[in-house]
Parts: sequence; C-alpha cells; structure tokens
Amino acid sequence: MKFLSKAVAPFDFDLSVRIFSDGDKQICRYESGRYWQVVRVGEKLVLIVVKSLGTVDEPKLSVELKSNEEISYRDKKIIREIIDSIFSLRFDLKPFIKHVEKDRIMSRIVQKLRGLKAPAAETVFEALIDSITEQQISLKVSQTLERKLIKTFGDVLELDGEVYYGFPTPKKLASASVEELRGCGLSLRKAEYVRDLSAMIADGKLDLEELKNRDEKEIVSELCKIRGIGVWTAELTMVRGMNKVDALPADDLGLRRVISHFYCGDRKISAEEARRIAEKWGRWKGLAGGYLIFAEMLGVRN
DNA sequence: AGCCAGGCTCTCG
DNA sequence: CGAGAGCATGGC
Repeated sequence: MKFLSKAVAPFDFDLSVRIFSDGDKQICRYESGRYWQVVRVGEKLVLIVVKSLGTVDEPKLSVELKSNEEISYRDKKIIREIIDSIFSLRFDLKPFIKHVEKDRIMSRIVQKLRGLKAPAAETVFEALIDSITEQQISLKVSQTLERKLIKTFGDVLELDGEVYYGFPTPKKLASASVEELRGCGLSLRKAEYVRDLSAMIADGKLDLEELKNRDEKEIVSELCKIRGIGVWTAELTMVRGMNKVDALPADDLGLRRVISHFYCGDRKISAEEARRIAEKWGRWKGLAGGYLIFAEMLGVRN
C-alpha cells in the first residue's frame, strides 16, 4: 500500500532524517533516500518506507506500507498520524525562524540547516526508555544498549526473508526479569526502573500518551514522581517523544557544551547559565538547542 | 590501566 | 538536609 503525505514548508526530509536514523538495518535506517522502520498499530506490525518526492519549499513524501497482515482503512489513518508525528510534518518552522532573527548566531545556524525539523520517537514510552538508558553513560554505549534491548525484547516482523524489529511493548518489558534486562547491559538500577515503569503502563496505572496534552511544567513534575526519572530524563523525553519544542534539558552535558561552544567561547557553563541563555529562544528553546547539537554534528562553524 | 561518559537513587553524617 | 558512593560498558 502506498500513499502521499504533505508537510508544512520549509521541511528538509533528507537533513531531518539523516540525523536520527540508527544505522541498524533491522531497526531503522536511512539509505539512498529511503527511510524505514517498524511501527505498531494495535497488534499489527507494519514496516513504513518513506522517501521524499518534493523539495524543501514544497515538501511531499511517498509512504509505502508493508505488512504480513491486512491493513485496513483505519490502520492507514492511524499510521498517517504516526508518520506526521515522527517527522513533525505539521509543525511550522516559520515562527521559530522569525523569532530568532535577532540572534545572529542562531539565525545563521537556522539558515544553514533550513528545513530541519526535530524528529520524534513513535511513542512516549520509547522516548522515555531510551532516555533512561542514556542516563550518565556516553551516547556510544547507550546506543549499543538500546539496540540490544530492541533485539532481545522487540517485536519481530519478517518480510521477504528480512527481519525487522519494532520497539518492545510495555507489556513485554514488564514481564522481563531484571537479570534479562541486565543482560542487555543495563545496570541493576536501570533494569528496575525500566521494568517497574513498564509494569505501571501495562497495568494501566500510567498513561504516557495522555501526558502529551498537558502543560510542560506539569509533564516534568508528573514524570519526576516515577522512580528513576529526574528532570533531565523528563525533559529529554518531552523533546524526543512528545513533539515539544519548548523543553530544554539544560542539565545535559552535551547541550551545555554546544551552548558554550557557540555562545560562551567553550568555557564550562552551569545548567542555570544554559537556561538563561536559552530564554531568548522563547517557546522554541528545545528546538534551538537541537539546532546547536545538529550544527556541531554537521560541522557548521560559528 | 584507569577514568569518564547527555543521571539518579540511596545511604550516611 | 547536603555530599558522596555506586552503577554498566565502550572509548580514549
């Protein structure tokens, strides 16, 4: 099954997707213009293959759905919404671009990375589990742990002899033993966080998707009540899993480093200083922080 | 080799 | 309360 999706311009599909594809063919990948990953609709697993047909100013995506099960009209509608959310298709960058006009450093970066939209995880759950995994350890380490977690507990979709993995369900992780989770490289603590959190969701005591609709401060305070989640983890989860561009994980080491790189001449800055600098980015401070990180990754000079 | 890495909880004093 | 240890694993 195939269909077209439009995005609010400007949108640079290639730039946006290049940044977050995992690199593992069985999980998610961007290769020769095609991006693919598994999404879940109810009990069904569907591989989405997305490519760009348009331009930055007239963005158009072609989406192909592959599954071993029948995809109903309703499923298709849900998948459309998931894709909207994953790529932030409906998000309008223009007010942000206008807002940072006076900030010459940010403005330059935004021009260089024109059309970059912050990608999002398929579910808030996925964003949260990834954020917990990444606590304290380097990105390199956390990436291998995340892959192990997905390949150990994730749903398997077999298509044309190829194997793809979807992110594990809360139910699956809730029934995992702490030893199994530790086998993926998680510390004893993190294994407990992941299992207990998953159990809360599986038992219906916590609805992460519903949290999306709340006020940002409320989201942080709600998430922080859960064991294993602090401000850093909560804010990171909002940025990458709830399409919130306002949240800035100012405690983040890497973020402080890039803010300092572009604004303070590479000296060490505190989280408070980072938050103060971020104030001028207004409602878009999370997105602006993302732009700094991507700018550094892509070697944009200040 | 040893220390640090996009944190957080728990335990002491 | 505030400070400090402990955690997992890959990279330098």
